[in-house]
This record gives sequence, structure tokens and C-alpha cells, in this order.
Amino acid sequence: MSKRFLSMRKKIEVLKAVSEPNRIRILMLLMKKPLCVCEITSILGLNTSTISSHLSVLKNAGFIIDEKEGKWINYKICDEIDDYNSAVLDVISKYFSNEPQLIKDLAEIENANRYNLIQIETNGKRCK
Amino acid sequence: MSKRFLSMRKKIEVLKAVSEPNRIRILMLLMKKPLCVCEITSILGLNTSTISSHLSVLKNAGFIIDEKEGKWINYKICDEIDDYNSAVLDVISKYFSNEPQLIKDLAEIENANRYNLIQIETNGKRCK
DNA sequence: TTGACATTTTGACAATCATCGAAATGAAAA
DNA sequence: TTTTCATTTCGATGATTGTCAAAATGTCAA
Repeated sequence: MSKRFLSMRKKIEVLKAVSEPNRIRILMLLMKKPLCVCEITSILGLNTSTISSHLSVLKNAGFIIDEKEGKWINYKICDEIDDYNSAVLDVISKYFSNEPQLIKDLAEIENANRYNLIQIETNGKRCK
Repeated sequence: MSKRFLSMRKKIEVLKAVSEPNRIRILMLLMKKPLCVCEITSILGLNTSTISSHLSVLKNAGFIIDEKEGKWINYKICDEIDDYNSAVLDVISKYFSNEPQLIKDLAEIENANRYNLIQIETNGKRCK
């Protein structure tokens, strides 16, 4: 949609971005609903800095964008996503949606509300 | 087609397999025509052992199979390819086919006949 | 059987990657 | 302003990766 041609390098970057299980988990979550870093962190159970770094990979690959909202930064799937990225995302969402891990993640999505979050020991800090 | 469910691990392995430019080049070639290792080597201009290792990645990911033919081993796209692999391959073939590098590779395909090949210095050996 | 040669395996190396904890940044609330 | 806390950046570490050269394997042909 946005760009006529993605370079070979860029197209490979897109594939690399989705070749990591935790990034697939994040994408599947964001396809359901925009989330902030601390919500994603609480669902995936990884270090905040790890989540942040995965988000930056997905952002550079053209899958997601971030938006300030008060204290938080929301991440969501790009509105104007490239055709190629969109095709990749379609394959992911079609073939990964039955994965037990991803179903569990999605079930966690409502618990992981930024206003309820009291994350004991994530990055050694509270998150509320 | 062949298997009902691929594990998450296996599906990630498939994506990793196509996240490498030289493996994309090999897949695009094999979608055109089955080829032996020395033919692929001559087109891509990499070390034989490198090609062999890429082929083994693509084979383990379920994209290609090998078949003995006399002195050579031909590689080709699986006949009974998994739906998921097939969907990934469709995206690749749709969005990479305009890549200058891949067009050049395809143009080389007829020159790279195993009976004509005199590869000066590939792995320090002739290949004929 | 021996020699030629296509292919795979092994070992080494530099580069990239996923992860964590700690420190830095930045913005909102007290 | 100072404190709080969400997020990013930095530095370190162990694991994986793409590549080559050399050695090993296997097979056809003389």
C-alpha cells in the first residue's frame, strides 16, 4: 500500500522479523488489540527490555507503529501496512492461530490491563 | 497436504529457512526447474559446501527433496508440499519475482548445464 | 581397481541474535 | 520540583548463523 517496491533487503528483514516465536506471539496479540509495553511484558513473561527490543524489530520491519497515550506507549498493527507485509501477516494469522501458546496468550489479554498490573519482579520493578 | 499440524517450532523453522537471501535465490531457481548442487553453485557463485548447507536447511524445512540421478543429486520443490509451506512459497514467488538479482539468476539457468560446466575454482575443483 | 568428481561433513571464524540487568530517558503525578 | 514509573538504551553473554577450506564419502567411468 504505502510503498511501491520494497528492496530485497527490506523484504528479507520482514521475514526475519516474523521468524522468532516471541515476535509471532506479540504480533498475534496486537492483531487482537493495541497494547502497551508493560501489558505485553506481563503476558509474555520476558524482561521489559527484551520486549522493547522485539517491538523495535517489528516496527522497523513495517508491521507496527507506536502512539503515545499519557504515561504509556501503545503499539498497534500499522493502518497503512504494505501489501507484502499484509500477505505475510495473513499467512501467520491463518496458520498460527491454533497454537496452544498463542491461544493462552490471547486469553491473558484481558487480565493484562495496564491499570490492574502489579508485576512482581519484572525488570526488578513494579509496573503500575 | 502431507501433515495435519505442523508444530510451532516447525513453522518457525520454515520461516527461518526463507529468511536468507541466498536460500530465496535457490528456491526461485528450483521453482523454475530441478537442479543439481553444482548447477546451483555455478549460478550463485558460492562455495559448494555453502550451497549444500543451504539445501539441507530447505530440505529440513519441507520445501525441497533430493533425487539421485547418476553422478548427480537433483534437488526439486516437494511434490506433496505442506499447505503452510505452499502458502509461504506463494508469498515469496509473488513478491520476489521482480528482484533484479533473481531475474539474473533465472537467466543463468540455461548456461548452468551440468554437462557444460567447467567451473574454474569452485571449492578448488573442477566440476564436470 | 583406480581415478575423477559430485556432494556432504567437519572445523574454524566473524557476525548476528535473544536475553538479561543496570543505567538512562522522559513524562506524569504528587 | 521531586518522585514515580513506563520505556529505551547500553553492555555483557551464550547461542546460532553464513561462509569457506579441507577432509571424508560415495559413485560413475576408464
